[in-house]
Amino acid sequence: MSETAEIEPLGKRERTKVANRQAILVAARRVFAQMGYEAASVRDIIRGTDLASGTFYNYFRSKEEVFGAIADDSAARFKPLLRAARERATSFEEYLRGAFEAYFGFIADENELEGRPIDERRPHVRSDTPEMIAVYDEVRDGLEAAIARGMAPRIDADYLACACIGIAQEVGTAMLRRSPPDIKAAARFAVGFILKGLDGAPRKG
Amino acid sequence: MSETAEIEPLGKRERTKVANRQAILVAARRVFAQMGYEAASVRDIIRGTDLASGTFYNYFRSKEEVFGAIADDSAARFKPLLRAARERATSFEEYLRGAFEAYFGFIADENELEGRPIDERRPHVRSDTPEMIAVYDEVRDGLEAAIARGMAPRIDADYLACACIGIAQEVGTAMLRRSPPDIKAAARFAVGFILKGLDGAPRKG
Amino acid sequence: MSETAEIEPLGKRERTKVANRQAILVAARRVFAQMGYEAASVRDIIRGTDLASGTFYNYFRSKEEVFGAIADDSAARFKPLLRAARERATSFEEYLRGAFEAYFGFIADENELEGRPIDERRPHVRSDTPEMIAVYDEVRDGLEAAIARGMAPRIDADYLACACIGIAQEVGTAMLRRSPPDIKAAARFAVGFILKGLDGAPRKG
Amino acid sequence: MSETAEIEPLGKRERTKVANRQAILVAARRVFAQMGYEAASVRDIIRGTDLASGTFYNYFRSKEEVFGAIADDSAARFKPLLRAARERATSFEEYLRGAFEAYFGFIADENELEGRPIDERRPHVRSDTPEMIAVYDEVRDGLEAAIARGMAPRIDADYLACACIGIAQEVGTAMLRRSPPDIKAAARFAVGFILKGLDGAPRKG
DNA sequence: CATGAATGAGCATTCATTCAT
DNA sequence: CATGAATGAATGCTCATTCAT
Repeated sequence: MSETAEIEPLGKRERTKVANRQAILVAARRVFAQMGYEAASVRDIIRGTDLASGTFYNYFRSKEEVFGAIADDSAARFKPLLRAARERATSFEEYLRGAFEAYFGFIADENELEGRPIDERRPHVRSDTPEMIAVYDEVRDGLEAAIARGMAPRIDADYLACACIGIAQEVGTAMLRRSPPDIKAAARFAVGFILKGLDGAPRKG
Repeated sequence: MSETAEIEPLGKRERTKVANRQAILVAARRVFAQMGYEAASVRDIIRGTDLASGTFYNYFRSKEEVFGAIADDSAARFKPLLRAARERATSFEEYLRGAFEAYFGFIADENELEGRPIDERRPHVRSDTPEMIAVYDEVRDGLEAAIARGMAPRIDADYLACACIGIAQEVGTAMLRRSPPDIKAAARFAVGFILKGLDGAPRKG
Repeated sequence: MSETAEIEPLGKRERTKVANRQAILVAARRVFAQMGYEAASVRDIIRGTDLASGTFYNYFRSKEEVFGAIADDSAARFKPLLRAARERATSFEEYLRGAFEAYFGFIADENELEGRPIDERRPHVRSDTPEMIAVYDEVRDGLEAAIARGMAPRIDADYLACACIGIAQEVGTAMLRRSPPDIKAAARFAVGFILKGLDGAPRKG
Repeated sequence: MSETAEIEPLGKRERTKVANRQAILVAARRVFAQMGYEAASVRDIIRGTDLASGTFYNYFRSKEEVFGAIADDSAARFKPLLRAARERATSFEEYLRGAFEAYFGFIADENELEGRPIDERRPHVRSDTPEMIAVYDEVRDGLEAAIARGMAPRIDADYLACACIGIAQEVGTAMLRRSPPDIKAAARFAVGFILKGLDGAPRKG
């Protein structure tokens, strides 16, 4: 019908549709963050909105699908940051620092939004966050490119990417536990550690 | 969902309390490994034994509690290995290598026991494995001791422990994906990486 | 459940009220035939048209009402056939034969149109088909008239009508199971059986 | 456990188990009779007992399964009656009369138990009742045996069985509408009609 | 203690129906 | 009138947990 332009103002219907979809996504993001993907139920998600239960299914077919949508959304928002860091960088170190600052900044932002402290009683469970998933390929690509261009030593890129992911994940989580989270410091630690290991990691304090 | 199947029951055993408790723990470990902590239900666990459903509650109050018990058990089995590595070590590097070899060997063993490939379709979820939890304090202690004794540089021990955990977790998982898993090589990578970073990590091949 | 599928929508048509009404009726007839009255949902019906769900309620208040409309429609199409048979007939036997041929021909036609073999797994359920309902009164009337005019013996017309209905229904269904359905033969059987019972029923083959 | 004998009194557990199962069956029979198989929900059935919803699934896996159990039960109770009629009979006519009296008596009994008048508003739906299913084979067998032994003319046994089923069903239903239902009269009508058709059917009144 | 049936809350999902556009 | 999103009741089913035996 209104395929003509994206400029014409949305009718009320279209507006609430977009708003509802967004409301579900926001609620889902929060719920996943708070209870974990597996523990979360579709009902938990809609309970986080003011929509009726059936309405969920007008927008998504299942919990999996919302997760996918969140992942896509996060990826769409995060990947440009990563790419920008890559383009800005004139050295591997700069690239790394840019990537980690982007990632730590990103999760700090999201943490502020979703924020509520997870129920810590239950066994801690980490699902690959959407941005994590989004970032993995980027990281591997970046590393392999760096290795290929001689910017990084020729080591097992798979293990290396895994190690970086692990560091990003765990140090990122640790960073969020501190308040206020110091993004730059965390990135400095990670980069120093990755590049030089213990020997080169910035001294504390 | 809970159509785990192919779990052969464990034989009536002696029916002593300790045997029942053990049966539940073994079944739970397998079930958690196969379906993931969240997806697993108490029913799935008892279905993996030849006990009645009510009996479960004579031993544990909930799924969480079994998980805790497994963690304790793993810790009880794993910590000595770690301590041994610590005592054997004459340098920080040796200590690290011993610790990683112990950990990678441990998860390789457990992987063999529980082994069946988890349903890989759902969003990947990693819970802190019991041994991971068990190991965290040990690692931090070890690191802080090393730092205190001047064996390691004075850097943020919390971030460092987190980074090590992250590396252990991710590289460990990556190692299990390869067959056969090469424990020594994985440990070599991890230790080299931690000590010297990219510069010092062992070259591939 | 309602994964009816393979129902090709009917083309937007002219969008006159009568066309919409007809589209719903046609879709409903097909859906009822394919999934059975109870299993069919209003949604299944509108999915079989290119109308919006709300539009259904501009024409019918409920599934029951469509069913009634179909019955009326079938009756409107079938009754003339019956009446014609009645008028053509010069004897009760001719009347009966005409009626059964009309009925068997009618269901053979409809069967061809809606045709797809219903899901045969579930307990077999027969609802009074619309035409069956339509025909009941006609049959009773016809029989009572025949009796009154001395063309048929004075027996319990209610039971007799029921018996005829039952025969028509069951033999009709059996006929449709054979391919190709032999309308004349089925009618011959029914009429012979009704008139003379076993003794007079036409010999097989 | 107590596989030893059927004589030893059932423990309380066994007794309530049997009682519950029976309660579900009774409720299901009534519900199916009142709302029809398709329209009935598992919840309708358990609502007809004083059991909790989950309890249903300790006894049956689905509505289909209860239906099957009812069918088996009805068959188990009805078939002997049919067989007795067959054995008592010294002629085909006697056989038929015995069979119809058994059937009409059976449905009259059940009707008394389940009795409540079906919601007549909805389109009338007849599922093959369990006894109907049970009876079909018996009837066909009986007819084919009769034909083989020369007791009945050699006509299309399939159509014939269908016709008898149809008559039994419809005349049976009609009989139940009258009060009190006259089993013998209905059977007399059916048998006379089947054997001699209209000519031989007993005159009314 | 072991047992396993009973319980009822909870979940995913579908549905008939309404009503703002 | 047509539309199709919103609604919330209802359904089949599973689950953790209790408790009489």
